[in-house]
Amino acid sequence: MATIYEVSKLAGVSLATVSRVMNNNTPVKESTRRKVLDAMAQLDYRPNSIAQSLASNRSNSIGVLVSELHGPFYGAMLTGIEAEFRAAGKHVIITAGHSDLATEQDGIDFLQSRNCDALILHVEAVSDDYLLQLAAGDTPFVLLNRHIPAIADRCISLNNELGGYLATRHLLQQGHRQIAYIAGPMWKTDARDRYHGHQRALAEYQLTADPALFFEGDFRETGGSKGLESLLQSGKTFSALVCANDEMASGAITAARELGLNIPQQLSVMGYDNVNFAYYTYPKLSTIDYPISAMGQMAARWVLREVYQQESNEVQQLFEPVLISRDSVLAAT
Amino acid sequence: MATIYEVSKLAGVSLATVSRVMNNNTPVKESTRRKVLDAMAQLDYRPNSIAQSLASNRSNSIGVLVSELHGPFYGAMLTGIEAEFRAAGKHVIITAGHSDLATEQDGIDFLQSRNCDALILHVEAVSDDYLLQLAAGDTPFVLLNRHIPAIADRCISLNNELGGYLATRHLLQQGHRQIAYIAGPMWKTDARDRYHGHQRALAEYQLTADPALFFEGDFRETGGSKGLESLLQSGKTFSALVCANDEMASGAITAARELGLNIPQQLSVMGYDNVNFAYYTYPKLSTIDYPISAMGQMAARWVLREVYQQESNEVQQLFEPVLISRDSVLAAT
DNA sequence: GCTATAAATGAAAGCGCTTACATTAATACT
DNA sequence: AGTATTAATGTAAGCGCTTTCATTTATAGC
Repeated sequence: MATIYEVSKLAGVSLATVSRVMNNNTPVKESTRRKVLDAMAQLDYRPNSIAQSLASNRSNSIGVLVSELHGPFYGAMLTGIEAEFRAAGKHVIITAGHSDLATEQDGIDFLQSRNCDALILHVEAVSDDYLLQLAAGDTPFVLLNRHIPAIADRCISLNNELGGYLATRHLLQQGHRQIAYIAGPMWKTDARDRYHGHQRALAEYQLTADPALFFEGDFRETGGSKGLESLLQSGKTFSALVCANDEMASGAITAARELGLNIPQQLSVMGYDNVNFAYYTYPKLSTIDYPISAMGQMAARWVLREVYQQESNEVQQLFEPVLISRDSVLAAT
Repeated sequence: MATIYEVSKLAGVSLATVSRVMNNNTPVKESTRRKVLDAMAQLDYRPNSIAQSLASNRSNSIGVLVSELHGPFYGAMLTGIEAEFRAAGKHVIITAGHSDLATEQDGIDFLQSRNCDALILHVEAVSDDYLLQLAAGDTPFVLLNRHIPAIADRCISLNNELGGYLATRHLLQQGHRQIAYIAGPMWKTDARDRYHGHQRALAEYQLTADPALFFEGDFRETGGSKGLESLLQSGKTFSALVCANDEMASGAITAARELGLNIPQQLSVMGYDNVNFAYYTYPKLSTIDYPISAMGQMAARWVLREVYQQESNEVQQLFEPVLISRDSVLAAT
């Protein structure tokens, strides 16, 4: 594989001139440029981006750390990020932290060691302190789906509390008063915030959350189906169910059907996130829209503006959830 | 940020000795090793993996090129790959080719330029010739979901034709004789192979595929719903529908319901892939199991064995599809 | 104690590129 | 034609590590 040495020899110019042609950042006479480009083509020269990165302390790539690689939520997030960077001629290096402290730290170390120009971090386990320390370092980063006031300028987030509020308020407005709740893992901030919103909506109707109508799920379908079974065994009746994400809602609906419950006649169900298949469940799922793909796109634009000085990129940092009313909620009788 | 120079100075040893301690590949006296490790800890030394890669022509990472970052199929594939490497202490660099020729080539170039020790390629647009040329180069790679006889030892694939055959044969065994088909994009090999299997099953029952009962979809939900609408408008009656993947099956089922068709009483539906939510559709989707997560895991093991000499890894290269019979297929009346 | 051998460690030269500063060539003005 | 200025290009020294070959130190045997 040809190197810059061979190109410079064949073109009859210096290494610096070849480098100038590659990077196109300082003037090179047109005839000289032509000689260099011809030599590159003839040798099928491919710049070694490892050497470029060492020499320049740049890598022209962005590290992305997400919690998982599967699931519609992460798929949409990654797609939003990657599409924006692909249009800008950048590459992303993706790794997963699995909501585990050591794995998240290892992932960040890995991305930093690859000399990423910036990081987009969807992390849940590392502490605010850890991220503040990271912010004091040299690697620019933007947080997705997390808000830390001390570094608010680097956060792209959604008002999860408001989303939790809107979900439950919708059921209350439809006349439901006995509302069960299947939460995400409550050590996760967004799971807690959604539940707080649920509680706030209930309080507006002089209601309090009944612990017997609460189940802590895992954001997976099985969490939803197990959650519904557990709630039904509580002996308490409820006419509506809020699930803290669409995957658990989908699981709950399937379990309900197996138990002979008619959705939404006998049980109204709300989801959260508005992932792609929410439209294809039966009945079509009422949910809270969480524009994660757009948020991923904004994180990418933040990087393009802050790190690559592409000033035309406007960045929205705080997103609002929106009620999506479909067929899985019916007025209480 | 401390470099190997500062570590060697603080420890009072040479650069080579520090490097030997880092790589632990040649003998270092225990007392010397202790001095170096203490100096590293005191300086909070982090090796620069860019410099390591340039000097050693290794990167300790594997490049993964997939068609998409979203969707349950790709999520499962990536998860299978990443989990195996994470257990082995390796990192993956993931990029997407979007089934586009230029983007796939660019992605391969990107991963090669990052000095990946090996590549795992799920590519659809680049030609067999291109891959044969790549195989002649220096970068080891394994193909996922593609079989090229000349490099069969580097291919992990599924017998898609058999899967297409099993899907349609199941319906034929249930008495269906008028079977519609919603294909994937027919320029894709797996889409064609699945259809060929469909045709082979029909031929065993002295039937031929009716062009009016064929719709070329896009492997997306919308492809399924549009496909069903189109097929119904053909005027031809059919009692069963094969969709070339679960996402289109899910879309078709939703469209059927909107059109007042009862699944499976009035229309049996088969999917393909057995992605996670196939269990949660209503009715639960009969499908063909495509163990893409296990295949991803095998691709990872291939790399561990071939590139990192971890001989304990056994690698299965050819996978067989399996019929998963759930509730969306009923015997013909 | 001397000699031969083995172990441990150091010196130095890259790996492939970037870039600051120096040099040369080209151009403009008098 | 000479001089000053500007443009273009070359030289050389890293960037942070690895690794080959040389040197030094340690050990064993006589």
